[in-house]
Amino acid sequence: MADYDWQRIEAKWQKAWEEQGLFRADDRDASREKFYLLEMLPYPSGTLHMGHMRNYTIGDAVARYRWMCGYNVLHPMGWDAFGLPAENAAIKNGTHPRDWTNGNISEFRRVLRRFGFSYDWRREISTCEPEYYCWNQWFFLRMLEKGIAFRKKSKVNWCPECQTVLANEQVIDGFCWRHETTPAEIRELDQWFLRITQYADELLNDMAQLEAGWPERVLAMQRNWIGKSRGARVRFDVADAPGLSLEVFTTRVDTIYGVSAVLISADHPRIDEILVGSGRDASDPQLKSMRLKSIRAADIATAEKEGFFTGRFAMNPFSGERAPIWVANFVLAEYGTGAVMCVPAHDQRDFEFAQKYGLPVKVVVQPASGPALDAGQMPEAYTEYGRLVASGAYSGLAFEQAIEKMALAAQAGGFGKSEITFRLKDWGISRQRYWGTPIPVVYCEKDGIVGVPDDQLPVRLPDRVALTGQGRSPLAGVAEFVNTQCPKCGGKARRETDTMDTFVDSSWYFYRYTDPHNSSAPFQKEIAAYWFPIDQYVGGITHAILHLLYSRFFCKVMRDLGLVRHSEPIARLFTQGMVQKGGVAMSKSRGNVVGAIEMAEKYGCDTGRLYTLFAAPPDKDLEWNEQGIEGAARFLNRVYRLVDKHAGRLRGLPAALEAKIHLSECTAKEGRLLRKAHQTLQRVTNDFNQRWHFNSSIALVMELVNEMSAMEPLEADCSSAILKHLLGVLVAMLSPMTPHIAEELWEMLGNTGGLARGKWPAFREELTREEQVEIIVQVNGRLRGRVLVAETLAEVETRERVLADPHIAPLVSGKQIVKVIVVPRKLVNIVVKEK
RNA sequence: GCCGGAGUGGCGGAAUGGCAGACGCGGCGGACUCAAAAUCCGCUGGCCGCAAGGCCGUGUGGGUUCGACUCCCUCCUCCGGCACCA
Repeated sequence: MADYDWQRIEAKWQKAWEEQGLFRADDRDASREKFYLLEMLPYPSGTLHMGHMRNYTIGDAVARYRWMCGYNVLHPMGWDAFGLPAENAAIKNGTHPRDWTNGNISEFRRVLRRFGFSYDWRREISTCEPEYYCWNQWFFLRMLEKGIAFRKKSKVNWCPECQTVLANEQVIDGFCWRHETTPAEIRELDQWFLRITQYADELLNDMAQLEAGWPERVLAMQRNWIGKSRGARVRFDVADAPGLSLEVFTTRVDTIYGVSAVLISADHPRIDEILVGSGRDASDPQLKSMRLKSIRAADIATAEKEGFFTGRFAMNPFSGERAPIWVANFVLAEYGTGAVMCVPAHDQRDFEFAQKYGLPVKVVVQPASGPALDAGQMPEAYTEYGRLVASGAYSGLAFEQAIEKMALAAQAGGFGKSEITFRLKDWGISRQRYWGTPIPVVYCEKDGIVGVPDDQLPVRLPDRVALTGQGRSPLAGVAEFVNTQCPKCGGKARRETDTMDTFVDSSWYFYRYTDPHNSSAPFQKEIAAYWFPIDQYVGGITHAILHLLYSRFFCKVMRDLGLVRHSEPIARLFTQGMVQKGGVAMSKSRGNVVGAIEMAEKYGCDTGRLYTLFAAPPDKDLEWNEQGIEGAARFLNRVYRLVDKHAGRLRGLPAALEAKIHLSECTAKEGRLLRKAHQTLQRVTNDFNQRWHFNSSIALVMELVNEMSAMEPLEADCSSAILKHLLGVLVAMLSPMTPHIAEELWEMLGNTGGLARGKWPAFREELTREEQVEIIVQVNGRLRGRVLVAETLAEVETRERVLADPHIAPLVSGKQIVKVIVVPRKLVNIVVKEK
């Protein structure tokens, strides 16, 4: 008897699948249903550990299950190949980002192949290749034409020591990642943005389509991120300054008679005009410090309220009162209008500000019930809704009517209107980096900003560039790149030297997989229409907001460009949990990784896959445990031995799965095993289709194996045909999870044609049913016994059998039976009370 | 503060309103062996009991129900996201 030689088996089947092209998706197969299964595009960095592998193992199990069920499956893989780490490595070690990246890609590809994942490798893409990023540029140009791509000034982090722009992740606690004592500064640069806010409402509303297939928490996070808020915009004219006014955004226009001041952000666009005559200007130290702080995110929430009076007053258009204009550090320039009305009685922040600076507190809303508010006695702001008081003509109104009427009055008076605001900001895509997609525009002295014509794409990234980590964009130092001709007038022009955010690459890559080698378009519409939407996307929760939101946005733009007809690219999303060791996520920097290749070499990839799926439900975090792997390895050994022991006798028999079997002709042992096998099959099938509780599926298969082992010698009362069927079902169920050993055992059993495609066995309902079932007997809801009855026994008879049972009868006698609940085939509960 | 998620043996976890702790890990005992490893078998939530059996038990307190780990409400703890968002 040979041992389970996973080394040989895994190599053998990986080679066979590759040679047969078994997992190639067919773009035009109308005879089978399509299934697009996608795992999130990996960033190839360093070595792959088991934390990465969990994502692919889950995806592969589902893909293989669908293959076995006869679907036409698209299961592709590629590389998110642009990005900062490659550039950092270049600065540190002098390697070219392309070499560093391609080296990592080779390693990733090797590991994924070693695990035998069912990818259609013909569709592999790498986003750093011109054949790919060409289409990033093409999309950018379409967006430029539609006004979705535009330029505006924006803040960046700047390290004065490096003389360079820092990405957010290069700023650590406010300091440069390479100079721990140099605080990052804020600079303003002209940058490119994509107008995602144009789709804000649609991005929010279309989530209704996703509710069935996306995790609720991801939708909640996106909703939160988009942050829709209904309110009103109201104009306050600045006193003694004709033509100068401030607009505020408020969700509580009903409190406008309680305004004590108008507060503006230190970064308000009209602050210079407001400060005229105040003795302060833009160089004021207090103003400067407030501006600097505005980007330091961490301690904002706890920061002390701070501000100063500008010397100016604003006219409240409702009450006609003069309100002082203050600059306040808690007013955000980026949200709403950058100015707010300060109503201390009804907003907690305003209350704290008013306390500190002695601004008056005016109560204009009284609670519907309870004691009336007294401005002098309030410990905190009253932020609930109520009935208006001291609000001129609006006094006495409930807040709903007040908000509506006041917005209408503002509109009629020409000083405001109701408005909806979003927290979502436009997407800044400019990066002052080398290793990314060049933004395809040129700057011409005569024609200004000119998009590069489509026939000149791609704008290639030059290979020779000095990466020193200093200066603005590295491309700016490459003369032959920068200097070019204007496509319009042929005159001298300079190329844009910023590159795109890598989230652009990953916002549409899944379309490219449908037609990866197309050189005249990002993809052919008809092919994408066949495969989309993605039936199942699998990835980490870390991408819950940005990647998924940008992808949804891109889809809508593509729809408006006529490339696709759908509005949402991803029908179902699954977010798997992290793999931890020692209670924290596996990561190189923590030094707690279990290398994927090391794992495969020590135990075999099937064992690694099995353990990954068995140790925890896929959506929960998984604690890696070496002894658990040993358990998984032990189980596969047992399965191997079980099949190996009987394979010799069974090899010559006809096909295993379709065997015609009738329980009435079976021995007791055969019946028991057949029932167990088909009950297991039923639940495993259900788990694959709906619940994805692979850990439970595996436990059930283990039970089946235990039961078969316990009945050895199986040949004694089990016909060869039935045994072959049983082992065939067992092996088939394991195939999506541990495909190599399953395929080997399938072959050992004498089956031909392979197991991986079209061989998922249908469970037979009639084989899952028990002849006799154990009925749980409860008295007043407490377990008091069990009774074996025929599966078909009617409710009345069941009830009688139970009441007559020698264990139960004494518990019931002498008492009044109030009620008997009978759940057929499961349980009887007798409700009694003392007479 | 707001929004999500979780809380079950020594551990990972199972149980889609119906036997709480399946399955695995670990532990204990045994078989095989000169011995060990591997493998196989048995036991393994707590308390009471010689036993049959009984009682308690799914973070807390309440509710719905014949029946609650499961549904509803309160509170506690932990994890994640967002956060002077006007």
